Amino acid sequence: MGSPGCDHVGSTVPLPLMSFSDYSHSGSALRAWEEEEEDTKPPRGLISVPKHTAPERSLQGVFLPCFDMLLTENSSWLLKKSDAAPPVLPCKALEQCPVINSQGLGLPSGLEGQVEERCLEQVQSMVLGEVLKDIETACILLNITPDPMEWNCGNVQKWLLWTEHLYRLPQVGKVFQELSGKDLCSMTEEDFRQRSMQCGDLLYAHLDIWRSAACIKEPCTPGDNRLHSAEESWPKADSSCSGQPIHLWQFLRELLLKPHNYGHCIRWLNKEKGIFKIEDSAYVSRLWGIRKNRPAMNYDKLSRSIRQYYKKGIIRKPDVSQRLVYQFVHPV
DNA sequence: GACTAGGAGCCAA
DNA sequence: TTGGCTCCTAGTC
Repeated sequence: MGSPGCDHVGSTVPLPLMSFSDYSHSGSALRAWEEEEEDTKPPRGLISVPKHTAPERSLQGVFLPCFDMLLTENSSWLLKKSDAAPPVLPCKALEQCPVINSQGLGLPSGLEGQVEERCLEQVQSMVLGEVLKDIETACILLNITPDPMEWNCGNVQKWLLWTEHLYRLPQVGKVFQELSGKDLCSMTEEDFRQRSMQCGDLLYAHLDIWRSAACIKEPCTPGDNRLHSAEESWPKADSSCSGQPIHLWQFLRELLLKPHNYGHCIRWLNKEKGIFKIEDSAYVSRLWGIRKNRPAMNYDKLSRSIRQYYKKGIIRKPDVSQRLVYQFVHPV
């Protein structure tokens, strides 16, 4: 956050496309999670909108049509949305949009229209990519598959817990107890509301995003090429989404293989030799704690587990020992 | 204070 | 049995 275009005053409304995205890329989802008690200020990653737009409008009414529009070739959604509510876009997308940044350039109207159209296409593609990346991140953290239809009851509870924290909702896990992903997907919006008056519609909408994303992964109509960029950004299947228990060394390697998302907390010093450095020990251990459902995980414990790998010949300290630096014995 | 190293007990799969 | 969590002490930076 912090870009000039994203300064807003008023109440904070968590808008899913925005919040999910910003959370994962700034690496602040967990920080926001842990800072939950602290804030009187808007949490990082959540865009604030002027007060008058928030209470009257159901959240689902705001972002679901936006997401649906992303799946069509109609790029006018952004303009339509701007009439009714602030556009739900990552700040990054706004900053990079030539049209939005070209105010006052005085382009001829025809050319302006073309540029605008191209810009909107770019924004659509970027937003969609961000949404898919966010889902990928959530999958890694929660160790669930991206397709809600495949979730068991435990997965559903994890997803609910994550969503509660993300949007600061009251605890709703109990009212959705013993429901599988299939059950959840078969429920109507009204069913959601009946179970939770307060946030049923938001949960329904959020689930809808995940379902739509899963649909994108497996395009419904053959030859439909409008979502190529989204498919390209979809992660390859790995242990993070297979439902299999994961080993710590695998988890670390997964983080290392996604420098875009986790480079700020763990990175290669020498990839060929398998030497890596944990830049943010607290953050990495918290990620591991979430992954293993161990809220009390800390670096003390994580490093103890790493040291167990010394004997097994999986990880060791490099020849020149440095703090927070380890080496895979068998580099990738 | 944060990190490193390793012993030991416990638990779940 | 194995992998990992937890608690512990001791030493180093």
